[in-house]
Amino acid sequence: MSIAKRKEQEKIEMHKRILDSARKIFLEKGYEQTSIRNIASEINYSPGSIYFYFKDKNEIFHELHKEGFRLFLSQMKALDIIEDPYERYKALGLVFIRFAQNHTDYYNLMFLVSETGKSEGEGFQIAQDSIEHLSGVIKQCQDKGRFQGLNNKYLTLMTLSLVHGICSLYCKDRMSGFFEKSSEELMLHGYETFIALIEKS
Amino acid sequence: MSIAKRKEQEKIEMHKRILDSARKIFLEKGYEQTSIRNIASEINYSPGSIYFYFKDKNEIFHELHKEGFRLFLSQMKALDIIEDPYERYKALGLVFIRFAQNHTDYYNLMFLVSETGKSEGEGFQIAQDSIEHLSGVIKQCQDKGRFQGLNNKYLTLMTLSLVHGICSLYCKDRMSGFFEKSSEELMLHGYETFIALIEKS
DNA sequence: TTTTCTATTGAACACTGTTTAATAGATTTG
DNA sequence: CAAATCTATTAAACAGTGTTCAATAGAAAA
Repeated sequence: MSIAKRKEQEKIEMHKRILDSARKIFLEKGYEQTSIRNIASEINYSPGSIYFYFKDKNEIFHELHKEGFRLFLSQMKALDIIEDPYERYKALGLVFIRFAQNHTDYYNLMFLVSETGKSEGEGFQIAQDSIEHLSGVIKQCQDKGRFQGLNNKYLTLMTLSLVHGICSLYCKDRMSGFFEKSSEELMLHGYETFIALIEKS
Repeated sequence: MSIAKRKEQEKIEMHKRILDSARKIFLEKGYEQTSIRNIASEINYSPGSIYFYFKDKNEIFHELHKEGFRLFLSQMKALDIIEDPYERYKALGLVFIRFAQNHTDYYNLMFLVSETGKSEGEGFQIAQDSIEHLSGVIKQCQDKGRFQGLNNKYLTLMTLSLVHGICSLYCKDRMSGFFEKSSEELMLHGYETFIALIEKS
């Protein structure tokens, strides 16, 4: 029994070793520039063996994809201590922006890389959770009288689009050239302009 | 003399033939799934010869990238007939959205594919032109009393972010799963929610 | 006619993701 | 203990990729 357990432990450890190596290279070089051979050689391993632990390159990617969302969701949930839902709503956008700044590579992996696997339920459930969390906060705002006359879903979509748009431009470095200020400042100013707008609603 | 001119004409034609083939495959399959060999075989040509006309794969991509922006800009400029700048502003967002719907592949190529070449002036001048066009329209709105107290640049950035966010979610198919309506409808509803918000400003 | 130039080719190089037969080592079974 | 089985690993192979380059055929210029 304990022999089998040790075996299993070793297997879990190898799984983790591969994932650690993959995370390092994926986040550093992005999806296309990461090769199975690179992941393997980083841990003095043979490329073929990786397929003993993962179905293919995409499965490794998806593991990290989920990892990123777990990290992201935890930062969203950390705002639950804020009592006022509208304050929480505003803070959520900032969490989004800060996440894109501090974990640009994760953000790319999570939102901007197109993998071959489409939006299949399994892997994207956690992404949907994030959206539903945002939707819930907006609902709480509406219950308290905010955003009257605006459809909850569309408002959710709009908020998400705005923040994601800001972060996309940032992550693809499409911001710095067009305005003089630093990209980080611009993100905040763009978001504040949005908040100033929604404030009057 | 006329011999040299004929030669040059043939060279231009070959250049165009390659680009036509590349456009077809790039827009159909995206950047990574398009190979030089595919582009060549489509026109019964040898892969190596492509490098006589283009420096590398990225140069072909950039040619199409610029092509997309020219098409995009022309659709923006078509709105110049609209007298009222605020009406023009609202229509600009719709042009963006419609462009993403009708030319999803161009949109991906132009805004979502990360090429190795960064934001070097040359290729991105035309992208900047689009932003400055938007900024100009917003300025005209402000001159007529709209958007008072809001910084022109930040408002430009925010508008761009919102519309680009909507289009990004659409192009990456991150929309359909989370809400029940069709993605095309959602884009419009999201944008209309934004307009309803800005209307009060 | 010979030389020079121009456009083209196929082969080669160093990569890529993935599959698979062979294998060595440990574990289980007879 | 020996034989059979299972488990994890490997190197080699396959089909694909972007790119380079020596060789070459054909036209133009000398």
